[in-house]
Amino acid sequence: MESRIDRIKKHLHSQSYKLTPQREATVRVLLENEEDHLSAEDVYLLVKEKSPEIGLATVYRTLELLAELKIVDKINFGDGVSRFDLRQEGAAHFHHHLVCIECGAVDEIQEDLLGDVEKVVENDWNFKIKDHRLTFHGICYRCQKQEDKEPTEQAINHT
Amino acid sequence: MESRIDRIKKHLHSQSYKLTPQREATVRVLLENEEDHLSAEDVYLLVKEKSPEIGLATVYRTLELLAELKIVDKINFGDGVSRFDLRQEGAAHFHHHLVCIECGAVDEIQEDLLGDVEKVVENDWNFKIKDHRLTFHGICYRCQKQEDKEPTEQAINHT
DNA sequence: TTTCGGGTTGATAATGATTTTAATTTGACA
DNA sequence: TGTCAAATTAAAATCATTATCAACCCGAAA
Repeated sequence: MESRIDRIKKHLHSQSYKLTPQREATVRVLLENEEDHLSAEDVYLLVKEKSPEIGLATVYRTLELLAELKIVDKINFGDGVSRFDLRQEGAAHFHHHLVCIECGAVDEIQEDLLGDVEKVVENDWNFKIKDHRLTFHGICYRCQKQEDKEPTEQAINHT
Repeated sequence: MESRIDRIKKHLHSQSYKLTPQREATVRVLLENEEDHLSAEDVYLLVKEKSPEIGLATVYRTLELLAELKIVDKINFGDGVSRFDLRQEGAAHFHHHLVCIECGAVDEIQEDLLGDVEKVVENDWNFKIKDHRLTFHGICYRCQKQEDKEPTEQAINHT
């Protein structure tokens, strides 16, 4: 964990940015909530618990900076807010997401499923891919189980 | 073209909505700019050219309605605005996008590239897919040609 | 024909996320 | 120690989007 912070620190330094206490607090929150998909506001509230003097604008600026350096990815699931997601270290590509339309849960797929598809796109469309975003919308395994037990109104209407 | 409007009209009627003149004007703008990815504001300005009395709120409401009925898809490329894209008639899935990080152009891929990937996700993650979003970020063929001729600063630094 | 009611609209106010501003603080370095 | 640029804060500003509400349209019932 510490080493991860250190590497991020070096990454910042290499672009002549500093890891200020505020930035460190923000990064720590991201590390401690790696499986969540926090909005800027979420991050702000969590950072505030440990460093109450931090300002919302600073959190926004830090997240923006981290996104520029590709330390985090800024994602958008269609609710009005941007969410921020740490990249796996050394990951060539951004991971994928499963968004449940029933319960809103967001699961991650770290595996790269797009290797073949990207080859097709690069060849057939002559497009040099730098990154991608892949999100599936559907029903997660938890809600599927739920529906088996106590069918919801929608589930009944589907038949 | 007219028949397309008619089908959309029927689609609306089937859910007991009307194709009011304002809604029709909005749909026409979408049809006439099918390859663009217009924001609500863009649509508003274009509709206003022919129907100056239309209100911004009405355009927003209409786009929202069309999105609900799956006539358009609401997409988000990470700039602050939602964009609206007509679905291909009868398309089971949403088409994909190529966003150029040099010039900002957005191209579409109508072909479904995700058939195999979706099978994997449904089986391995037990996730029932209803829809997807796939966007590639990279350099479009136009900008690649450009770089060959007159290399930009970035292009030089890449070497 | 008149009245009623629901759906629709347009102008405007309100909201909520994000960005900018201006003043202040910090920290490295001369 | 003094200086300067970067970073920070709180507050104001901005921008996209949504909610409000009075007015309107139009078909059905009286």
